[in-house]
Amino acid sequence: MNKIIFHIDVNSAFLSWDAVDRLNHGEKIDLRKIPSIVGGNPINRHGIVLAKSIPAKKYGIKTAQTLVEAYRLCPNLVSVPPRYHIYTKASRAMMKLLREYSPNIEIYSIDECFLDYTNMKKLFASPIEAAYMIKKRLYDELGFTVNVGVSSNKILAKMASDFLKPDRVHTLFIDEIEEKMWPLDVSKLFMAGRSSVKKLRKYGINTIGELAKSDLSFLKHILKSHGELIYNFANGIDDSKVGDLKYSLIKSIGNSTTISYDVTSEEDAYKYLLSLSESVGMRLRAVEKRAKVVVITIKTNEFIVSQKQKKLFETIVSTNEIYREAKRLFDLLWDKKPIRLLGVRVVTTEKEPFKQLSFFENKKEIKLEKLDNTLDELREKYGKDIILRATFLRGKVKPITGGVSSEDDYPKMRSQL
DNA sequence: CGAGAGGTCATAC
DNA sequence: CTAACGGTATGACCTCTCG
Repeated sequence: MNKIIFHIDVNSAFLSWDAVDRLNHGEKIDLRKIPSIVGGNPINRHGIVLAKSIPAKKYGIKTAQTLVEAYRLCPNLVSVPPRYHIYTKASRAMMKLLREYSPNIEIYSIDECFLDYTNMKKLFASPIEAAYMIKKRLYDELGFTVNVGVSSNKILAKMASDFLKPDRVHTLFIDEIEEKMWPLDVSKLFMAGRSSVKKLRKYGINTIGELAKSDLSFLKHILKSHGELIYNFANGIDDSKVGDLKYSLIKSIGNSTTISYDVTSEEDAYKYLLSLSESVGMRLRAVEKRAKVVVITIKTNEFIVSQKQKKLFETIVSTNEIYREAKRLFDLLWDKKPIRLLGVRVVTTEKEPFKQLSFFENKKEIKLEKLDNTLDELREKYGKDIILRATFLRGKVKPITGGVSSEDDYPKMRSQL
């Protein structure tokens, strides 16, 4: 039985949402109509483009470019700082509206989702009518435009929503693949990234059509299993289901931050590790999981990234335990080169249904967990700034490190939406 | 030789 | 008037080690 799948994608999400909020607060200028971006702060070395308006795009400005490059391309560019709270709210409102059209929704990122319309055909309008209705309602009620891709599976719906923007509905059914998708450059294909594309071009594969018609065993030879994946995608083959639980389980939680200066002292590095451990720990506890592996990342001022990880003998959950492991790994990994970025990540495990008894379970650990739970509750109730560890009383390091992401981002924030 | 640990790479948004 | 390069998650795969 043929399915009907929608992929809904907000046009210039962060920028649109920021623009709408500004208009709602009486601002006269619509950021969407001028060359503008949502951008980080270069002073903190976070200076990249997170989202761009369509006029800005016409200057050649691209997501993830540095602000310096962006200004070079368009000297009168307007840049506004990101406001994640607003984007999260807008996203929630969108997903809520979309749920009226089908209970089967997969939130893919903060501004994108898949919707299985298959069983709704009889209840509501035809798929195309429904797609236009969704688009119109989002604009009328929430003030921003989206692209809707309509097809019989997820990959094709996703490819379709990427066609001409903004404010469009596109179909890409099986019989349209040859005409609409195969002429496109191979880099436009979902999952064909820089490295794969480079290899494909080397062998004269430049369009999606050429990829679709090339030899599968050869692709597997040069790209391993990824070759088969993109071969299938190029042929419109994808049997994954909307909202497949496989993809919604949280497998790891991490935090990393580019620091506004190069860290050269152990003391400073430790403070950042504690701050990162705190935010990771809070999130870990919020989803009621425990950690079985701790990973740390160091990026040097020369952009060289290295990681070190340790599988733990016992699962852990408190900030202090995460910090302890992070610090240990740091001491093993750090070669004293100036540090630009530090990261802490934990691989999660399901919380044990009942308390596991162990030789090593001691009063101190239970105390730590109690302390963390109390801190989490206080912060939940009164805000993150209500309490902080004494280490952070003086100095420039924030007690909790928050994430910064681009509009295309937020894979793991799904659960919060 | 197979399993597990650790490390790197690629990809997405 | 123009500012120097993000953050998070996942999976594949390679290598090493150990029994």
